[in-house]
Amino acid sequence: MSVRRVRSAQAQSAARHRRSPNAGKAKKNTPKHGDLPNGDPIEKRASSHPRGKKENSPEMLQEKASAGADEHMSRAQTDGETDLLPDQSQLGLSQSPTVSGSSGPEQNIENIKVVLHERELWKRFHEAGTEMIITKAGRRMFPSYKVKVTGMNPKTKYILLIDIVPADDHRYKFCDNKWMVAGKAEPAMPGRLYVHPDSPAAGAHWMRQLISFQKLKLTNNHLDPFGHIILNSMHKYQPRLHIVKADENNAFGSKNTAYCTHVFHETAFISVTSYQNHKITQLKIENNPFAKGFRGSEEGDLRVSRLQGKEYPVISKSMVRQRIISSHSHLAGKLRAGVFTGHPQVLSSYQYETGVPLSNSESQDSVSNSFPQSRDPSLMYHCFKHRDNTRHLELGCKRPYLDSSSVVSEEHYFHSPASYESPLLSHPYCTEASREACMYSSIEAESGAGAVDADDLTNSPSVNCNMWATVQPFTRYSVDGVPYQPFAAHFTSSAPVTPMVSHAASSIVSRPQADLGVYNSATVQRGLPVIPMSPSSSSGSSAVPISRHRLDHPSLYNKRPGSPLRPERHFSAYSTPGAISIRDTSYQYQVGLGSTGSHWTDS
DNA sequence: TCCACTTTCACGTTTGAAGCGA
DNA sequence: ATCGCTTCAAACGTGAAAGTGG
Repeated sequence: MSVRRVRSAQAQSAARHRRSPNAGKAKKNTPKHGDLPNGDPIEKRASSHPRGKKENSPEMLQEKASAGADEHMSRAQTDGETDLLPDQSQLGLSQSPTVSGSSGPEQNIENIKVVLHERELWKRFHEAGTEMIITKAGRRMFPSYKVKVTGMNPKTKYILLIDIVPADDHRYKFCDNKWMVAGKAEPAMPGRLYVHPDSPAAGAHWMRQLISFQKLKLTNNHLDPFGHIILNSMHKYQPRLHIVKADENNAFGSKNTAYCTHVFHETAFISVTSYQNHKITQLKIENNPFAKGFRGSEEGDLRVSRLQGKEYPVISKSMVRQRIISSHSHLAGKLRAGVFTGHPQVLSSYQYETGVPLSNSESQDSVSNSFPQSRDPSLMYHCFKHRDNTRHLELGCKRPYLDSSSVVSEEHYFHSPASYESPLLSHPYCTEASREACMYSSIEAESGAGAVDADDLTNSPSVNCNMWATVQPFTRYSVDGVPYQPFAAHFTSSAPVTPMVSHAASSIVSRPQADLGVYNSATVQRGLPVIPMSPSSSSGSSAVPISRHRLDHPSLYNKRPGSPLRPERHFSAYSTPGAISIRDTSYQYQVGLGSTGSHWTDS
């Protein structure tokens, strides 16, 4: 299987070249767009296209207006939601725990609010059971992940990144027009981070307009050299947005490195190599400009259904639309039965907040509802504060991931062991304009490969990439019997240690504020018990609406002489077996260390 | 060997950035 | 400097074929 994948990857790569004879010609010296029609201004700007959209171009203005409209729309549709759903959460808006009422330049990371753009669209997909295509070459997400951020300190630099973690430890199959658990998940792919190309940038920059991660690509190529986020097909994932303060005085290696995590559960999806759910296909076609060519007649819809060989009534596009509008339709009910809606279950990944994974049996019946809809707050929020003066034990991070070998790190790439817990940061920088995605991944967590003590971590000054909350549910990958070579590459040889800061899975600490749905983390989190290093438990972090953690890990990213925030350029190479040594696979998650008033000084 | 399921790949269409000239 | 046209890479889903595993 693995061999086949490798061969396929190569074949595809070759095919791609065949199909794009001019791909290599130096026609453009800037990264080829690839932007979606509704591309993100910030990301586009990052591409530095001479003729790119201007800040105030119609597209930009529309984008901005759209963002505002979205917010309004959401706000207007908050009625009828469950009590558990804070109004604001329904807006797709989250707020960092408020520790102080400070504002302006003294704003804390806890005050940062994030609004998911096109949340209504996301919800439509979510209701149908979002599927994301993954290919060897990498496929963008649609809807694309875009957010509007407010509450940042205009002058403070932040790094925005996304990671995608397994929502649970199940493998799924689409059967009888619905997703069912098909077994245990395959070993998680090397966790990678997609760092926004603009990172680091001042808060004013981020708040100026929509922040788009549309160039993020998903792949099923375990050996992907492009830094795309690697996923397993037929598995469920949850994207998470991390905002990290990037001031030099607040570098990962320094005291009080703070970051917060925002999770919008409606962005969860099941990765597939071809669409399974006809409804999702239609939604994609209807909403993705690049798929306009498939927007056709009813016949087209019929064809789609027939081709997909699904055993359900053929439903035309218009019918689908109608169903979306009317939930009383019989067919609609049928459709929904197969998609993650209306199920009492909020289990799956979301249940991990308690550290208790869903049992297969449980999920078996409720898989179709694995995308909680009404009971979960629309967003899960985490806010962490890192301190290097604390111990791992204090954090509950039993085992930091270490890179004990001289692994070459690839620029922009960072990979985390199993990425169950977010591999967070290292050098969130993307200096290479040609590279669309800034991916970071932590070293492969070879739980059995070796071990490094926490002390080792702290004693290793040359940490190049620090990962936070990286739990490795599955310890290894293998290719034809050969231990999987993690995408290690992402570490410099000079950075033997890759500390992982446990991303604490915390409990929901507070109710959203009325009408704003703002999560207030002022209420303190209770520490969660140590979460075992299992796929299921690892996903617990995203289950916590709000939490603030103090990470005792020295650094989230390296501070380098001369350029504290700039990592060295590393080009990846697969690490040699055992390059990464993790002594213990069990990681503790710190939950609510009672770090109140965790401020970070703005420089 | 068969079968079901998954993945791959070539294809046509659409979009938008890049390049160039007016 | 701006505008408009052309070119072409990237993105999309489709549909058939190939691959994989039980």
